[in-house]
Amino acid sequence: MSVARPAGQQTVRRHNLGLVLEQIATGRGRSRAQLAHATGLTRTTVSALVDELVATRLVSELAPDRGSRGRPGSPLVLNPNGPAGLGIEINVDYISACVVDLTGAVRSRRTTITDNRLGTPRAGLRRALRLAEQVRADVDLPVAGVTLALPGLVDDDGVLRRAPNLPRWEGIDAAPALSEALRLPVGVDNEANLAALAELWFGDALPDFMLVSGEVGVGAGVVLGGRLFRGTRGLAGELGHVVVDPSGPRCGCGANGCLEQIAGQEALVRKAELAGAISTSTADPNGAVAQLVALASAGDARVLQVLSEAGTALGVALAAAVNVLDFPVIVLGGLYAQLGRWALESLSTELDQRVISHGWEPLDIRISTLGADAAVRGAAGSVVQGVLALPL
Amino acid sequence: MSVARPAGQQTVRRHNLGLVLEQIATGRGRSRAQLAHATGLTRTTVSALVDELVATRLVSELAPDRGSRGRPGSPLVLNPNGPAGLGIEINVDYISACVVDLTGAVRSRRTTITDNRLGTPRAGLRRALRLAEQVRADVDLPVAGVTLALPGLVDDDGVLRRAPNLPRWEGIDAAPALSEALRLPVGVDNEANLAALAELWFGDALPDFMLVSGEVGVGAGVVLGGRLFRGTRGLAGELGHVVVDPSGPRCGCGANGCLEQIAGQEALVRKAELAGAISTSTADPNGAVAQLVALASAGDARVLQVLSEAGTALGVALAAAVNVLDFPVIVLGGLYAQLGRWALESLSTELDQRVISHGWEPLDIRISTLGADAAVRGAAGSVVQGVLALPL
DNA sequence: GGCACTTAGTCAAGCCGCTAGACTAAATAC
DNA sequence: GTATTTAGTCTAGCGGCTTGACTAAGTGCC
Repeated sequence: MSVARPAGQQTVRRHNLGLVLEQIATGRGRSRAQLAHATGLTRTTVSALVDELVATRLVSELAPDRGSRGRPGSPLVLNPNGPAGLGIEINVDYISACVVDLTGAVRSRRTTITDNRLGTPRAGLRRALRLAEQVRADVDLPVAGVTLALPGLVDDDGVLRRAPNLPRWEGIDAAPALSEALRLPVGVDNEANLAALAELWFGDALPDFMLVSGEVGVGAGVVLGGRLFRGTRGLAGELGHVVVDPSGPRCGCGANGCLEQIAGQEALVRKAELAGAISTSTADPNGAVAQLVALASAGDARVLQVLSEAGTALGVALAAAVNVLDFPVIVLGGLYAQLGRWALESLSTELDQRVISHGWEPLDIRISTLGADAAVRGAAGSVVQGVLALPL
Repeated sequence: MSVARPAGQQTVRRHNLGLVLEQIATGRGRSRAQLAHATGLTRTTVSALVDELVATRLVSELAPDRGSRGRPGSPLVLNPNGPAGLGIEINVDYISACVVDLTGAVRSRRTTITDNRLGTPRAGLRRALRLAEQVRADVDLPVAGVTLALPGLVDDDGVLRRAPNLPRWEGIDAAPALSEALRLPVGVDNEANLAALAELWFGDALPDFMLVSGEVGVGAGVVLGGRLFRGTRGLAGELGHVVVDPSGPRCGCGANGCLEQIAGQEALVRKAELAGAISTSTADPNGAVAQLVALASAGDARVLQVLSEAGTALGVALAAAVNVLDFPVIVLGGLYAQLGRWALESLSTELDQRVISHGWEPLDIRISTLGADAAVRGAAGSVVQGVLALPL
């Protein structure tokens, strides 16, 4: 149980401050009077709260909005020059960083291609730090904090506990070094979780969904009620190791028939090779994925077969997730944002068959509209959301 | 998004009232001063809040507690004669009802053996109603409300949407009739959910676990952070239809290889028959389960083999659930409370292999200490908890 | 152009719930 | 019996919200 916390007037103030700020953030350019109506507070109170938000530079007031009857209200918007968030993503074969302002706009973004499997984590972190300093210098904004996205399981303390595709990084606690160098608070989170948040904040803005992020591994981020679902210890969403076929191939995690071994990037490429559709795997993996996209677009039957089988496997794993968690929307991201359209049919066939609520509760499958930078944007966005959630 | 709700002084009052009440409920017999210390409120405030709770008959004050230095405090306890909860459970082959008082004590409990597959839902409800009226008459307590436990998927509106083992009941909205007859508010929920809550309130009081309730079907109730996890539409926890073996036997839900078909009650009995361990299934199913328990206790190799296989299947499904939801404890209930001890070894072997966080986050498997009446007690308890949560 | 009307935002009084600190009550310790 | 200790209450004061009146700044119509 969480420790008992008494409520006082400050609690009320904080709550209402958050309420008003949320309304300003969602509906753009509303006046004090409109905010009062939307929140149920009085105009007097809203005015006082807004004054406070303006004083802390979170909100700015635009010129009055002529055209309607009566005295025009002054539109209130999130201050685009207020505290911003810095996001860093260290992935298997690239590093990116970006700055997102309070309104959610990306103000700067840089990427470096580099194979992080090769160098030491120390070297990788130095590179990431340089990139972060560059994007920070690109903009003239106060940066409130940093979030780092990593491709693996991150525990509550920010330590990367498991990263099958970046094994040298396991056990790394990256936050302290970054925090000291940048002189900012640093958070760390799983790449799929942050991509899911990006989907929530910058994508379709649905409150309940699972984002399936296919990369070399298969991860998932779950958003329920507009909040990231982390589970008891922050390890929720490990879809990649749900069993699809107990007699399937052995996985790095020690078990057999994990989804990742059947529908992960390497499995797809390998199967396409075996089917003779693409050439040997000595080519870089991104090239192989591009080849798959091209061939599928051209209607190559062998590739389509591979993708259809991947859809079936995804369906088995996702059906288990839907039955256990109960969410109404699946968003395909990462690798599957590119390849998912050819797996959709077998995926939804499988889901229809295996999801127990099928028939009276619709299950929607979408393809992510965000590009490959979902995770960095989510990382930077999570800093901004943190500022908005605690408007001290 | 939930609709914007402004906070005012009333909000604070409600919160603190709940805080004090929770402290009174958990630590028995604490004085106002002790409550003030525990909650962080002042003694003045606690006194005012307690006065209100006493006035609404939720709390009563005992005689002062001599023996220590200084003026003795008056212990405050939940009023055993305050508003009580009435629970009803309609299951496949029995109906029970019970009354639980504010302190959580069962004040009356009755069960009728009856096969609800045979009669109409109308007749079943009448029977349940009679039983409810009897337990209500047994006690001299004001009853605040009723919760009905049903063996199937119940949606947010209280309608039983799917009940594979009580097919005639599908689509039934039982609350209105009961509510009118008893002149009380009536809630409806899934039997496994309520059993999980019973485990939380009357069992080991862990804040995070999944209760696996094996009956004819296999259900699960998930408690996270001391609260029932329901998912977006209240359908979370359908463990019985997680796929264990895609090439396994066909299930009533339309898919193949669902857990229920491999480790549910009927599957276990059938397998034991095939192995020649028990006699023909024309005997009543409860008898068959009792036979299994007896044979397993006696060390019958065939039955032990069946149970070991069930443990493996459970392990596959539970590993998926743990990977996706991330909870640290599994409680085996229902059928598995009786038979689980012989499935534990294969179950935990399978979990160790398939749970991705295995190795640094322990996973605890327990056997429920509550009997078969977990669901009714949870149902009655949920009424009581509702009263305690909203002490208006 | 002027007046009525409408809507936005502010000001002053009051209420409610909490806190602080003094005060009363009721026990033990010596 | 007095000192000490702890429980519970009483009174004043403060912060935050509400109410209703007031000022500000537009449009609409003559």
